[in-house]
Amino acid sequence: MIQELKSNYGHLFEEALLNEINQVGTYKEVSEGSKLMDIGDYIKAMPLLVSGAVKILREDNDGDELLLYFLEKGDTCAMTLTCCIGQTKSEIRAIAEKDTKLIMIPIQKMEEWSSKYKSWRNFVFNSYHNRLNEMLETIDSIAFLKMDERLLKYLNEKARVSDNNIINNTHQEIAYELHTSRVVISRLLKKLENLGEIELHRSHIVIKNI
Amino acid sequence: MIQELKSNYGHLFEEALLNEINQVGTYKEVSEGSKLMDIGDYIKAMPLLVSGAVKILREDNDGDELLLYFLEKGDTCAMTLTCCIGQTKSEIRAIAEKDTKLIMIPIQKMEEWSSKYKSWRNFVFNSYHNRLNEMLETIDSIAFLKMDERLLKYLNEKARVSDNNIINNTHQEIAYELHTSRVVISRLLKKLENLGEIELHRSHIVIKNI
DNA sequence: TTTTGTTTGTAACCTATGTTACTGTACAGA
DNA sequence: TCTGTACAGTAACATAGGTTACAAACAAAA
Repeated sequence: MIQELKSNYGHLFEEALLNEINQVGTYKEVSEGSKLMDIGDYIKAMPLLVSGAVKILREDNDGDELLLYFLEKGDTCAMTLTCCIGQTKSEIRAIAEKDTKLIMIPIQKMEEWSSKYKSWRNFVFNSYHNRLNEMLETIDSIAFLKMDERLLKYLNEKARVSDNNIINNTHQEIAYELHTSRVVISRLLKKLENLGEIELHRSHIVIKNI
Repeated sequence: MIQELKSNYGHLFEEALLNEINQVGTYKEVSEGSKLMDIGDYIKAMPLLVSGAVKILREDNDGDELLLYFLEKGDTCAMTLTCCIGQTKSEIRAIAEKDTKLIMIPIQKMEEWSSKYKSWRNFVFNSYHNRLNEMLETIDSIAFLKMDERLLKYLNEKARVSDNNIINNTHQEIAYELHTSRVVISRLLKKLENLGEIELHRSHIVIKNI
């Protein structure tokens, strides 16, 4: 583990902290689509992402979903941090967007390291910072953008995260994450195809001009 | 200042920290409607709210606004915290919702106190926690609720913050904060009045059943 | 090959919300 | 008292997006 740890967090954390993480952290590999956490779960550990990507979703009372943002290499889940303090339940759902490697840290260490290591403190603050900004981005999208703009942004985001220009999702899946209906997505995708922005295929979409 | 400080933050901070705050903090009173911070501003100090309320707004490229949430007694601005670390510009606008008293802390103290005082650390973490949750609430509202539900929620929130059941706003002002148009708000307000939920007057609204 | 379920395309329709335009009325200042 | 402006009510219309329904294309299984 120490190898992957160093290459991803070596520039952030001092030697002593890296060693502590190596001792108490547990290495974990999850495959695409597996659920890392659900709404209402109690949190026992916080994840440090080593590779891959995780999507964070919100759900309303009717079970309708909405994609909030992605976690990527070097990220941690600010919602988890938040829950560690208050010992509250998770407000969000986390699902591996692709095969993902992570290191799980027992939450008891949070507080201890916060006083002991300045680098840890900064990391935590930075994570909050990043998450707040991503939430703002999300709010901007749903409040200020029309569905076609949101869709295009979503596709580009997906492409960026998965590191290629092919989106392996059905229209139905996209509709869930944007909290709209399949017909609407099909309609707008077709429009984007006619504009030459994308190519539609069964169960996958190719993004052009990237 | 020490008096107001103790009564609001005495249960959170230890004696030594309270004294430091008292020494380096500057007391400030602002009246309703005054702008505390705008988008693009550089942040030089972080505010601790002693009394009153501050509304936090987001703006899109066309200058259209959206209310994010309110800060109240005992709150601080997580966006400010966020900016302190990155030395970045403000992403939001802050306007006094009513006459407000606050203590301004120079941002240099942030880092120093974070390592020195556990209570300060917890306060900062807690602020992030609260703000993230409020952002989630905001996202829920704009993503999952219809405009009439959002409006009712907004009115109740306003009433709660201003501590009485009269909203002193024009339809136009409400429309700005919910990012819609005056006509839509007038229409929905009239509907709410017919349902017996509110009473409409010129430049103010009375909330019943509270 | 046939069958079955999944995915997509599309039409037709509905509703919430946004837009424009015009009215009357309350209020403030001249 | 008169007048201009801000505020609110409302109608008429435009549009984005949500809904229902159905057919065609495709893929996997039998």
